[in-house]
Amino acid sequence: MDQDFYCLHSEMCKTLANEKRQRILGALRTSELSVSRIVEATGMSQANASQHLSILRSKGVVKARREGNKVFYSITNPKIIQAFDLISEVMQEVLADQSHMIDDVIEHPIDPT
Amino acid sequence: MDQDFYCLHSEMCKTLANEKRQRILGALRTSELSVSRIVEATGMSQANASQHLSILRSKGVVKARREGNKVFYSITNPKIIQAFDLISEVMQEVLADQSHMIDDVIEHPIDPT
DNA sequence: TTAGAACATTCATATATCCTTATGTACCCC
DNA sequence: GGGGTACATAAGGATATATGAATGTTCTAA
Repeated sequence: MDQDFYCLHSEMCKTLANEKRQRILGALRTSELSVSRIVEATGMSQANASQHLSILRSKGVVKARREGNKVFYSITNPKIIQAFDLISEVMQEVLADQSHMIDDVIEHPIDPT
Repeated sequence: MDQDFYCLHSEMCKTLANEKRQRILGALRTSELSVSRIVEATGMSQANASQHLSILRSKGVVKARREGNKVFYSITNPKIIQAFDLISEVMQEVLADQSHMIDDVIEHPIDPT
């Protein structure tokens, strides 16, 4: 495994690992949207949305297209959606496992002696 | 989409979005390992490895099993490896696209007028 | 029960990230 | 050109994250 690999990999993850940026990607998963639409869909401030879009763009996750007054953003690579969904599955399975573990503890309390 | 969904999702991503933790997951992808083996494989300090393992464990990404003196860690869900690899692919494709874009700029410089 | 190995935790500090406010730039229409 | 809309960027202070050093804990073996 290449020296920089984990660093690059974690950079990509870090880009995706933010609630606001996830909301943006969630909004963009079906179609491209203008910034003002993204602001509407996500409920964040315009400045904040632009900042996150700038980060996503600089990491190659989304691309921008100007059309007159507006700028339309879209996801560059459909695998980003796949990765997003796969992590959703992992998250749900992990949560399910954790609640089973809690059930076990409730039904079979750990003896502290 | 649930209110907390993006928050949970970004929490999971944040857990994965760290170079050291990625190294640990990379070391664990084929088999479980004791902490000392993980320390060897990743080159980080014992305390730091324990700290990151604690984070991974608290988020349900890895699980621990004590055997006498040692504690063996393993990845809880094989989909975590899938997600890891998928993000690798995304990363490589994004990097490839970016270098094409740089080529384009070199071959067809943007006219500043 | 003491020594030592393997691992976990705490604390303090450095660094990075995030968001708000304010300001700047690009485009359209009159 | 002037004004308005859409978007981008900069500066700042608040919050979160990462790391090393020091200290605890758990187990084994003698």
